[in-house]
Amino acid sequence: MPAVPDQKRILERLAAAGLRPTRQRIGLSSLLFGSGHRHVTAEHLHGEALACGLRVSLATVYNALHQMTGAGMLREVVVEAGRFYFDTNTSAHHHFFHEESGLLTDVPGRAIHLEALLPPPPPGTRVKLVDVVIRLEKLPDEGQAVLQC
Amino acid sequence: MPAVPDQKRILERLAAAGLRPTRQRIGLSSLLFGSGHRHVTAEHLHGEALACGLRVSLATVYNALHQMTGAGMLREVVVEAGRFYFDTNTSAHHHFFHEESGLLTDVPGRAIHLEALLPPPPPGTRVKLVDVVIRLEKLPDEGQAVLQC
DNA sequence: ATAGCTGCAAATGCTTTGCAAGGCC
DNA sequence: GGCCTTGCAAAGCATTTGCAGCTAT
Repeated sequence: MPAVPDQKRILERLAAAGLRPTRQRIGLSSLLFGSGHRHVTAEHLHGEALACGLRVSLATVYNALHQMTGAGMLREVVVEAGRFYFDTNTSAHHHFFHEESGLLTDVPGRAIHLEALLPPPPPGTRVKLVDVVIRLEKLPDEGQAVLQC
Repeated sequence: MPAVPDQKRILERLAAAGLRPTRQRIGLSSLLFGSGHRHVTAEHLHGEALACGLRVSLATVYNALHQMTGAGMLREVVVEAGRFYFDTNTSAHHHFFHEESGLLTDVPGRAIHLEALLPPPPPGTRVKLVDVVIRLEKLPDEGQAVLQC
């Protein structure tokens, strides 16, 4: 796998956002944008960074996440009162939220174009974003794959 | 307006939920279910109660809101990280959220049946709830009602 | 009478902020 | 060198909890 091109891509990304390529921001960006799309909380990312040997404070993680959100590199997703989730996929899409585990995942497939189905916004306002969160719960029973009619 | 029948309806509602009709719960229920559907935060409801002369602590407001949510009288809506909103309309419907003012309103008209449009949940899980929040922002300019083609 | 509620204040959990020290251009 | 960043610790905010006293049945 091309580790150096990844590094370069991350530096370019930060430069494009007008953020200085500090050790902390490079490390966090690597974790966030290293492979595929991710959904993280500040605390989770902080723990991951420490586990990888990146010395960074929680406050800096919060700062970085908000700066990146402001720069359009991340999108904030509201699924739980009292917790911030950040999504590396900034395009229009929907989410599954597993309430028991706190896991947030993208809904596969192209986003349904809800805008066409939804009523127009009240006068004097404009639609900024449509959030769709599908809240999931575990099925009560798992071991009866045969018994259904 | 029939003030006494309202009172009776509220007492019945509390009884059905298995909650004792205390002065605080009756007062809060009156504010919540007195007329039409409402969207409140704990703090907002607390302020309203105090303004109406109901002596109640914020902690009791929180307790009551959660008890009522558990009893199915209210539904919790997550629109902002760090704040709980409660909705007296527990049926399936969607929301407009005015980010600048913090105002939450129901989307008029019958809810779109998203379930039919959405992909199936991952194996081992079941859809508990589908939340649709349409985030609104004020239109930048307000004073050109005539200039539109 | 007794089980359940309430109020207060303290505690919690997540997030933000202030300021001195350090790092990038 | 100057300005942006970081880290730490303290502050902030919304919510929850513990416990003594009160209340509905």
